[in-house]
Amino acid sequence: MGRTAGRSFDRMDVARAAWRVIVRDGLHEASVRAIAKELKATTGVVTYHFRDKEDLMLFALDRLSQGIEDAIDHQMRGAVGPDRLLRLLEATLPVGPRQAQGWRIWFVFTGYALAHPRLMEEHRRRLDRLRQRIATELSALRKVGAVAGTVKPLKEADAIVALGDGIGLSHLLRPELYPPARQREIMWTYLGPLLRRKGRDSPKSGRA
Amino acid sequence: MGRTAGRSFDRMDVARAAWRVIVRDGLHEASVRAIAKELKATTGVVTYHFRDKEDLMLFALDRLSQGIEDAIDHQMRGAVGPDRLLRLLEATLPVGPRQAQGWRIWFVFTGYALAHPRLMEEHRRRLDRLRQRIATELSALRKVGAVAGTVKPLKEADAIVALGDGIGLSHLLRPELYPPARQREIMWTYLGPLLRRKGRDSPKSGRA
DNA sequence: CAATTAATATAACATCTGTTATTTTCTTGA
DNA sequence: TCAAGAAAATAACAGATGTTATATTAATTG
Repeated sequence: MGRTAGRSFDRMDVARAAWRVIVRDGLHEASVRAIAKELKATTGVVTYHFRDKEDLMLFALDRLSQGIEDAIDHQMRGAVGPDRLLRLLEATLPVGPRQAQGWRIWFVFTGYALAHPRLMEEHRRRLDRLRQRIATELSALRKVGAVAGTVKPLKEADAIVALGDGIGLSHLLRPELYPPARQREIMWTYLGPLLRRKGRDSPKSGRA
Repeated sequence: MGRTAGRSFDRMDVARAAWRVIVRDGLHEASVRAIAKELKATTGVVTYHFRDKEDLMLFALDRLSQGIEDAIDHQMRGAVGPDRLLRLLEATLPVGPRQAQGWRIWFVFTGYALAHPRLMEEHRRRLDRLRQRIATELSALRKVGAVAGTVKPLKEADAIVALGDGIGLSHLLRPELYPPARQREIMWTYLGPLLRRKGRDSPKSGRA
C-alpha cells in the first residue's frame, strides 16, 4: 500500500483531508487532485472510496454535521436545568478552535449549497434538529417554571438559532470583535429576560 | 454594436448579469462565458470592460455594497428618534425581495471570500460601516434619553449586527420560518429592553 | 463620405476539472 | 510460496475555465 505504516485510507481520511483543504484554500480549490495531495496520496484513493465528487462532498458534510451533534451530546451529558441549554449553545457557538473550524467549513458549504438542492436539504435538516433540541430544552424549563408559561418553545428556538448563527457568522468576519466571552455575553443578554433567574444570575465564565 | 437599441454595455451591466448568474446558479457556475451569455453577448464584452475576473468580482461586490448603503440612506431620510434605527434595520434585513436577493449574493460571496483576502477586506469594511451607523444611532438615542446611559453603543451595535446577520442567514435556509413579520418580532424582542419606550410600544407593522 | 477609434465578436492557448480505464503494488490466505 | 483480490498509482480523455490575441462591426469625428 501507499503509507509508511500498515493502515490504509478510508472514507473518513478523505473527508478530513477535504475539510482541511476547504478551510485553508476554500471550496473552489478543493478539487479531487488537491484533496488527494493533502492526503499525500493520489486521486486513485479518492475515486476508489467515492463514486463521484458529490458523493464525497455529501459524506464530508454529513460527518461534519454528525460530529457537531456528538459534541452537543457529549457536553450536555449529565447536565440539568438551565445548564443544559447553556452547554448546548456552548457546543454550537465558535467559542473554541474546534467549533470555530467546524463553523468555517459549515459556512463555506452553506454558500455553495444555496444553488445545490441536495446539499441544501442537509443544511435544512441540521437547522431543524438544532431547533428541535433547543425547543425541547425550553419546554422542559417551562414545565419546571424556569421560563415563563407564555414562551412558545419553537418560536423562541428560532430566535435563538438565528442569534447563534449570527454570532458564528460575525465571528468568521471579525474574530477579534467576537471572542468567546463576548459571544456568551451577547447570547445571555438575549436569554436573560427569558429565564426567570432563581438564585444565580447568568454565567460569567463558560466551559471549553 | 451588439444590441438592438443604440446603447452599449457598461461595467454595471456586466455586474448585474454576474449577480443574476450567482443568484440562480451559484458562484461556481459564474464563469466569464456564463455571465456573457446572461448578457446575451459574448466574452469580448466582459474582457473589454474588466482587466480580469477578480476585477469583475470586486466591482460586483463593491456595487452591491454601495447599493445597500444607498438603500439605507434612502430609507432613513427624514426619520427621527428610534424610527431611524428601525428604518436602518429594515433596509438590511431580508424583509423584501430586493433585500433578500442582496442578502443572497452577499452571503455567497462571503463563503467564497473566507479564502480570499481581497474580498475579505471588502466584507470587513461593510461590517464596520454598518456597525458604526448603528452605534451612531444608539449614541443619539442615549443623548435624548431613549436608551439607558449604561448602554455602550459600539458593543450593543455588535450584538445587533450579529442578530441581523443571523436572521438573514436563517432566512436563506428556511424562508418560511422567518417571514418579514417574524424577522421584526425577533429583532424587537432583543431591542425592546434596550429602548425606553415613552408612549408607543414596539412597532407592529413595518415599512417595505 | 472616409478614417479613426470604440465596442463586440471570434478564435486559439494552456491549464485545470471530474471521470474512467488501466496498470502497478501491497496484503492476505491457503 | 504463490495465487487472488484489495488498494493505490498512473494514464488518458473530453470538457470547461481564464486569458490573450486577432478579427469584425458599429459609432464618431473631421
